[in-house]
Amino acid sequence: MVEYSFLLDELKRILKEKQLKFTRQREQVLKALYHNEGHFSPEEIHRLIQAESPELKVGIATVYRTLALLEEEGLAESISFGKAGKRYEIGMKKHHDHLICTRCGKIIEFVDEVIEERQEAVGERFEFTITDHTMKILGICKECRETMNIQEHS
Amino acid sequence: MVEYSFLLDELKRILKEKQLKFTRQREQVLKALYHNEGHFSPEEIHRLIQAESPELKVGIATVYRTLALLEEEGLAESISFGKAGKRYEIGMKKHHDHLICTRCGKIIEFVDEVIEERQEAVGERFEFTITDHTMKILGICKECRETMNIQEHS
DNA sequence: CTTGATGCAAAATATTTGCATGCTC
DNA sequence: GAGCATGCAAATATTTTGCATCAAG
Repeated sequence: MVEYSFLLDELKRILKEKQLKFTRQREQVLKALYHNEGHFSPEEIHRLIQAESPELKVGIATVYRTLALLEEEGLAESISFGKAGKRYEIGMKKHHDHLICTRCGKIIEFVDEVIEERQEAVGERFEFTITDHTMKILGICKECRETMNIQEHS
Repeated sequence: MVEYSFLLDELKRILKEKQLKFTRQREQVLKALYHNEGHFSPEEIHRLIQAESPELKVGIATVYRTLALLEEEGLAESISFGKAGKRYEIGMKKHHDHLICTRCGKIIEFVDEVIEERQEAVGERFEFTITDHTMKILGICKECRETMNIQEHS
């Protein structure tokens, strides 16, 4: 996993490059994504920031604006499925894909090298310049499967 | 590609099984998804139905309710990315994944057998009962790449 | 200081829900 | 006929935007 300080420097570098400003709010959004394992909705991130930095006022609009910025610059990534809506996580982790339990919402990250390689091939086949990809496998996780068995005995 | 009549029978079968009713509205949503190549937002589907069957009143709420039903039963699938929001397409096509051009929004469908196989392996590795999966490769399509070159000469 | 960023509230969207009425079965 | 489905409108939820003000560079 990347160091937080690296991401912070990246953010500063990007902002400088685009002549944008480094603000406490932008830093807080990045930090919230980094310091909390998981995949959050904009609203959850908003709440996280308020919990971590009660002294700092952060509007929900700023959270949206910042997430869009971070995603555009690759510092954050979004994933969405079913009713859960759009959720963000820190980008620039080691690349990975997701297993999502449709019952409890649990998200497991994984990487499969063979799949990674094949994607490149697909891009070439369609003369597509790949910038990113995501793969989601939906199903029922081990724990839920067990729970279901118990419940269905009744 | 599956026959429309097969999908229609499937829908009828499922509805009967769940003691739900087969209505013109439900049929229209399925038909709109089937007879229009593409990936539509609920609102677009609503418009398509109104265009195809002006005599039938269909509320947007019904479209949402029906799409949720179809998705739950596997007759429709949804995909979402970036600003485009949630889009639906007919399910039970031959399975495929998506290449999405982030510039023009074009969606290309593809299948790669190796990738398909590896997914099973991943499921087993995490003791996950796979019910579905989606893979999106984002990038710039051939046409956009060419257009960009031209424009950037200026 | 200059210019972009922010909070706030309002606006625009998107989605869901309650309920009287209409249609399947 | 009984009960689910529908349309409609209202209620929610989600995102975006305008603008006066604030703060980074």
